[in-house]
Amino acid sequence: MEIITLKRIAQVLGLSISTVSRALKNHPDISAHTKKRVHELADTLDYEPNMNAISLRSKNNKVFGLIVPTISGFFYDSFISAIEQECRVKQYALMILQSSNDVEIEKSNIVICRQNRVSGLFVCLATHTTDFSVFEKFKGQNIPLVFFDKVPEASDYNKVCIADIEAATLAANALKTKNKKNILAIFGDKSLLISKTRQLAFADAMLQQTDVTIHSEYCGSAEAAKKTTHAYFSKKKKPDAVFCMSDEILIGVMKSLQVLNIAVPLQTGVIALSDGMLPTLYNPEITYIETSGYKLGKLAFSKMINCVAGDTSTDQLYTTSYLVKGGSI
Amino acid sequence: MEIITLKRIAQVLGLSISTVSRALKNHPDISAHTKKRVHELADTLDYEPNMNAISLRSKNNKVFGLIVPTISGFFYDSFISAIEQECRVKQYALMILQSSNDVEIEKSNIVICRQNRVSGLFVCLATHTTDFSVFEKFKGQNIPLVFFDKVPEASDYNKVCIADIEAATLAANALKTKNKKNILAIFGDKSLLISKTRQLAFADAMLQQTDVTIHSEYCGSAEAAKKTTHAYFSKKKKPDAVFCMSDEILIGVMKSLQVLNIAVPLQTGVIALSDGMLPTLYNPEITYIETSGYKLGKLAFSKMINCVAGDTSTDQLYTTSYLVKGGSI
DNA sequence: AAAAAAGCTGCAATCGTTTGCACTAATGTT
DNA sequence: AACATTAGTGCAAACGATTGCAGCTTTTTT
Repeated sequence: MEIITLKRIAQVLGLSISTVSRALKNHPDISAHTKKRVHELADTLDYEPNMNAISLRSKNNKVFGLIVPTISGFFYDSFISAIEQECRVKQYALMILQSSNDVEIEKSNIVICRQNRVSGLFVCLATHTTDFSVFEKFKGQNIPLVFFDKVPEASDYNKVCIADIEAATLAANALKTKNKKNILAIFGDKSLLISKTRQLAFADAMLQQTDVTIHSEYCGSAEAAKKTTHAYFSKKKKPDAVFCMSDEILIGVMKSLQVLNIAVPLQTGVIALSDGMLPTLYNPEITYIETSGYKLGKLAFSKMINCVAGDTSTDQLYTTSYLVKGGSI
Repeated sequence: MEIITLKRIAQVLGLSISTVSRALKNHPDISAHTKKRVHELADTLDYEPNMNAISLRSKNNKVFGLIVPTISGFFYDSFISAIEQECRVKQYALMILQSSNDVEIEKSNIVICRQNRVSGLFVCLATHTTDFSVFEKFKGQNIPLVFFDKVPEASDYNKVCIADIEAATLAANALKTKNKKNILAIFGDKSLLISKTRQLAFADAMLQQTDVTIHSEYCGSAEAAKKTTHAYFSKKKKPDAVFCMSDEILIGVMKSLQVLNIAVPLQTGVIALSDGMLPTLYNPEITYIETSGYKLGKLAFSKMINCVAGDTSTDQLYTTSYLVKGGSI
């Protein structure tokens, strides 16, 4: 089957390519009669404009790039889902790449995005990214860059984040209300800003009460969280509550509590920051602070759209969180 | 910051664009000396070839499209993850679109893929897709098409699927081994081929034993599965096992059993077809037949790569499944 | 009736890259 | 010394779409 181009339509109708092009765009120069003929033929032949040609000519590729450590999981998939929805509405295509949390792969993914001349890039950094020179290149060429979740510390980048401080504080307050005194608090990889921020905020809110003990631990995986939990609950003096910074940690914690047969909330309370899907699977459902990837995606996209529309400010935006009561504390 | 093109490099070195192009590709016509000069300058200026121009010129866009009902979930996200990994290895970019299981959105997504001149398309159909004319167009233009998971019934398409019959049979055999006699079997949306196939295979394998009762139900969501389970376990004669066709159904079933406080596996057994993540969250872990989205992705990609390399056969491929023992039956 | 304006349409350059062909200069062959 | 070969390079067209400008009719103005 032949691929239909403007040239072909022009041939059939005995018009020039430029006339056909203008007719399809309803340019005022073209007569109504010609427009009608062109539109009708384009419809019957099912003309599909070649985006490569359009992008090349206009230097404006309607494609956004998105780099994420991994697509699967409870948070990123919903983030991506949100971005994709918005993209379709705004007629953008989305190019998704996984870094597998590997700095080298991340770099090569960025090259792919650059070569494809994306109009903007969403990035969730790998844990150990230190070289930001690639990103400077985007800035130099005014290609909007929106970091999310795992973001650089420097202030001259757009960043959209969960309101870490607010969320951690909400969790701390919920635990204080229930009068918890001996808390195991598990955070993500220690080198991540997000872990540090949440730890500080949580400890800060919690320690406004003087007689509270917090055991802060950092775990890079569900498995690590499981082991850590196991260690604490094997002691004679067991924590009376566990705080989980993320879904991944919640998985490890719950697994360990189940194995040790520790009743929630009777023997220990559990609270997590979560996208919301996972906590409802347990019984009782886990009380959590909603940290929605979906909402974050919508927020990131709106910033991106502003940027391509000319907004040159760089700012740090936050989604708001709230407490969802389960029966786990 | 200026965008570097072949033209620019040619200017700087006093060469023609064609020489620069050939030098970068190590064309034998070009002298070693010139090649060295070109490569060095390209490196220092960080030349990044414009994929739009290359695609336009070569009519070969190194991009695959992927259409899926939803990115988030336990199955598709791991499928996508596998595809993305392979794409990077083979230097393809991936354009991901969600249909939200809506036929109209699916259609518009396909248009986006066509306009972007993707080199191949992975499709998981929406539940109610009936119009296949768009897909015929791909075939007419020799653009490879690989359906996965939810595939058309017609035989002249490439399809990669979970080995539904094998998987359902494995589950049935596991239940027979445990001597289950009164089984609630919950499948997905009734209009899906996948539901029908699994139901038939399951019933078939199960009913080789004469004294078994199977209650087959079709549920389009976790919520529906929860309600159905609730209904069956509110009766005086409760099922002694539940078969779940998918993760989504497992969620609903487990929720209901938890609420009704029915002990697994003491009061009823549970077995599921699953990607493997979800079953391990419960306690005891759920026994399941592994139906891996990741594996399916690898399989789909290998067929796709064969197709772009010239393979014109259309065939239906299956991943193999196996039993993973938890403690739920 | 001549000049100006308006209405349509086409020419040709452009975006960045690739590639068949032609060209020049140097080397090899007789 | 005349000719053929080879190495190295450049010209120009092509991919498909857009757009400033020029050109040609037709209509309006004076």
